[in-house]
Amino acid sequence: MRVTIKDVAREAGVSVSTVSYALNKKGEPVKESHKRVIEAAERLGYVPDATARSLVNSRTNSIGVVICTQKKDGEYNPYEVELIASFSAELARRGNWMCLYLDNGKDDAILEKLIIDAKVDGIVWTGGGIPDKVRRVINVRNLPCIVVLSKVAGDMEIANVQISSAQGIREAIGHLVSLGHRDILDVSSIPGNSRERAFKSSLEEFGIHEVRQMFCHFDENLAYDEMKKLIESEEKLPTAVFAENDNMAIGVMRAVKDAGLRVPQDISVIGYDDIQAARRTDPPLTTIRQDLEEVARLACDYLIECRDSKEQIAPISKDVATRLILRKSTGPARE
Amino acid sequence: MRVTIKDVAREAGVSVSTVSYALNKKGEPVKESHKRVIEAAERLGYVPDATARSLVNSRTNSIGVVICTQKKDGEYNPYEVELIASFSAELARRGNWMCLYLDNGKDDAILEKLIIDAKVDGIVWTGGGIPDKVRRVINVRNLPCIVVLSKVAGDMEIANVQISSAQGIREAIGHLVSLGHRDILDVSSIPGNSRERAFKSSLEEFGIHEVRQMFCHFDENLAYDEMKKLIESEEKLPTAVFAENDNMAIGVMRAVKDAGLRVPQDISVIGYDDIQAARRTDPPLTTIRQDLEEVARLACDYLIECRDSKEQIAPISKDVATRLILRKSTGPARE
DNA sequence: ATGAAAGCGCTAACAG
DNA sequence: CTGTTAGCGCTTTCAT
Repeated sequence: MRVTIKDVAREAGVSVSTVSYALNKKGEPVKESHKRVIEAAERLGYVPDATARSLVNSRTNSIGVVICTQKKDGEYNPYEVELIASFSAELARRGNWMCLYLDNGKDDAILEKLIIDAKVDGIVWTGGGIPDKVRRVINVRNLPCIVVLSKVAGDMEIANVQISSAQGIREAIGHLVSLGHRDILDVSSIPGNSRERAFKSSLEEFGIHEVRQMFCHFDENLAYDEMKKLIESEEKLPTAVFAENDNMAIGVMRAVKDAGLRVPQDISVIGYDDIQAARRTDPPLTTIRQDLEEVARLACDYLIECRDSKEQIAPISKDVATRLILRKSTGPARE
Repeated sequence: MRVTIKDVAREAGVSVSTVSYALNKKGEPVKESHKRVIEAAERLGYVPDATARSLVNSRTNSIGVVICTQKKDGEYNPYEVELIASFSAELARRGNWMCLYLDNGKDDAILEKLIIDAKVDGIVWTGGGIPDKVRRVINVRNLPCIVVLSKVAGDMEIANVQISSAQGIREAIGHLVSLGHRDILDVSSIPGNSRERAFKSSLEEFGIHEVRQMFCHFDENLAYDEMKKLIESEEKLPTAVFAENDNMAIGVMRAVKDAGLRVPQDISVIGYDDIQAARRTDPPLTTIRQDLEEVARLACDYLIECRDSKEQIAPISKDVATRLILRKSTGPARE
């Protein structure tokens, strides 16, 4: 049978409260009795029951992380594993377990049951909207909740941490401009998204008013095809390409190279996301990296403060900066 | 304040035990009082406290998953996210949370604390050895534990699920042989590993006694260099290459193409792992896929049976078959 | 079927 | 510093 605090108390010849006291106050065990307690616990192989502790403390030292995601072409989004790793490390560092659920959006019922059953001190939500039923449980429980990297519109009731793509894109364009580029093509996903808006306003800021764009729906092959078409059209080629994600940047580079042109001597290419493949392209891709460790840190800060503070903590809204990762796919503009 | 079972009892005008009874027995609420209970619970927004339940049931409906991993060149192993997704889905399907910890092997203390604090019904362990301190906690707690995809030697005290690479490799070689290949190069990681052994015994089985090998430490660039060297050496080239992982297969394909040769017309290439990039090579890579969903299913079956059964369940040891994924990088042997 | 009551293992307030 | 005791919220006998 399980060794409980009572067994330790008996073994050490003290009361349970003394055992609890001795084991929790990590102060020097000057007292002879404390030493006895610690020895007894050791001898018996006593391991405190986390559930009982949770019941009395009303905290579980674990945080739920829900990632709404869907395989595309049988693949997960490349940075999701990075996100998972960031949260795992950040939570573990603080002695918390990460309860992870990868939600494919197909079965809200499972998710709802999970959240209801959740013995978690807070929830991190990313990648999609929060279903109403879940939201209700969160409210009833007064469960701290934070949304990170949301693609959906902000929600003032719930804290969130965003990546400020605008700043990173501005930095990227600045990098290109400083290399002499004025004719920069935007390989965009769809019209009107935030990255596209940031691209346009960055150009304005640097005094460039002509905007060239292609829309490729985040699709590598489409970007390849469109870029190939552009090259074959014998239109004047841009000196640089900014792609709104790395996959499209990779497609563009492939098209450029297949046409016998060189990156970056003939055309500079810059991506966004810093996916794994970005390090392996030839030349390695200059790109914009989201600092997911920072996202995890801020989110955990908030959630843990909510848990530990006696007062109600107001929702926060923070931006995390991106970093420009300079590799070899960008260089001076050709003459 | 939190709504408890007492509040519901008061609201419904019954005792707490009746509430518990009515809410847990999902039988038809024929009884008028049961209906009252359910309505009262609904009205008050009652959500049972999972921790209190756990204390009584001594089960938490959550399973710890520890993945020992290390970034290589800043990247995670590509199939780890697949493994995580498989366990997440499998556990959620059964109403369990996955408590995930990505262990970088740098800090056993965190891990030990985590396991001690674990309110989990069982542990899945993968990718590395179990530290003694952790093992001790597992034993004391009598915590069900299963090792999956272990690279280390089996451990009879602990259940495990292995991928039977031998069968998959045999299938791959059979596929090549059926296409007329007799001269097959093994691009191996290091001498003496299980994949290499499987390769050799498969060749024997098909009556091929000559073994050609290169050792490339799972490294794509090394495989590229070695393959290039081989091609330039003007030795007779193999008609097919079996690489012990996809990364090396990709390096080999690159070398072949850079030399002006074609895959698969001049050389067939087959990989192992079915990483994401394998779908995107040109031509798409034929490879061996580990069925991680099956691994997750077996592991969860075992752990949950351990938890739910009153008797002690003996450790199991199971093999999971691999699948040969036929894409376009293999074809008939050249004349 | 229902209610009273005994815990599950632990912490913390209280009194000594 | 130590022991006694009252819960944390729930499930589960055991009577009724």
